[in-house]
Amino acid sequence: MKTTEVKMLNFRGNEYPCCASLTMGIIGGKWKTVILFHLINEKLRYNELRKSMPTVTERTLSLQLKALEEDGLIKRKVFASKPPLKVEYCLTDFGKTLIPLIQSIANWGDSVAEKYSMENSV
Amino acid sequence: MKTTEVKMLNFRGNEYPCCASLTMGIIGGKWKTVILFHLINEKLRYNELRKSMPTVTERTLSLQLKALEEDGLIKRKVFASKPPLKVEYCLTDFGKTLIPLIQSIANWGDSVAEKYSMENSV
DNA sequence: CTGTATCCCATACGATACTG
DNA sequence: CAGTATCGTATGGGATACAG
Repeated sequence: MKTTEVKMLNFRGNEYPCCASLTMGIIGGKWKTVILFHLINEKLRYNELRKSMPTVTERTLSLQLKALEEDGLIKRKVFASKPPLKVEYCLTDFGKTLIPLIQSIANWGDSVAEKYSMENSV
Repeated sequence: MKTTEVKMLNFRGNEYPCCASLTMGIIGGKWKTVILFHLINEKLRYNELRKSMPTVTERTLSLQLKALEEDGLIKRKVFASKPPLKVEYCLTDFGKTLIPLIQSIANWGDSVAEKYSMENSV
């Protein structure tokens, strides 16, 4: 029964067995990096994000934004108390520490898509 | 019913709405980056990987290794046909293009764990 | 406009036992 | 040693309708 003796890393109540898995626990999933990627250069409203990510559902976008906010990566600002509501999302300082990483992720995906589509066309 | 007109990226039969999501589709999940991380500097046997990742189950490790192999990121080499079997996993050239990214992922997780644990101790 | 509420499903992952 | 087989569960995420 000896629980495996590995020093786990901790972030916000979650345990991770490896520094790589900690990062993935925070930015993993289907949409989080996409949201962060779109927020690198500009703050965006809920609907603007939705248009940038046409295949996401409202519910999922909402949940992921909330998760990112809870982890302190993005900030939600409300600009009016009465409908029509205006809400803007932007990176926090903590979130900004992810910019180089997000950009590397995007670049690698870009290069793979390019190479792969070349191999499979013409 | 107009299907949203966004040029999707393609890799191995999967469609991604964003270069960032393509990357995450390939290295996402709970274990893939951990496996790749451990393979950066050395080829490892199945059991060695298992010891490096004490909380993974045999089944999951096996599935993730197979997925990584199918995506061309790692290579599986068998060194004997009769038990005891010896199998080694290592990065392919394609997989090696991920090294800087994996390292960034690990480093970010590391720094977060450090900062977070300092804030929460002593 | 910015979300929630329900409902549901696919898949990822874990636990355990067993095999070539 | 290096896995499969089987089963069970948790959760991520989609569809749709509705609300402040």
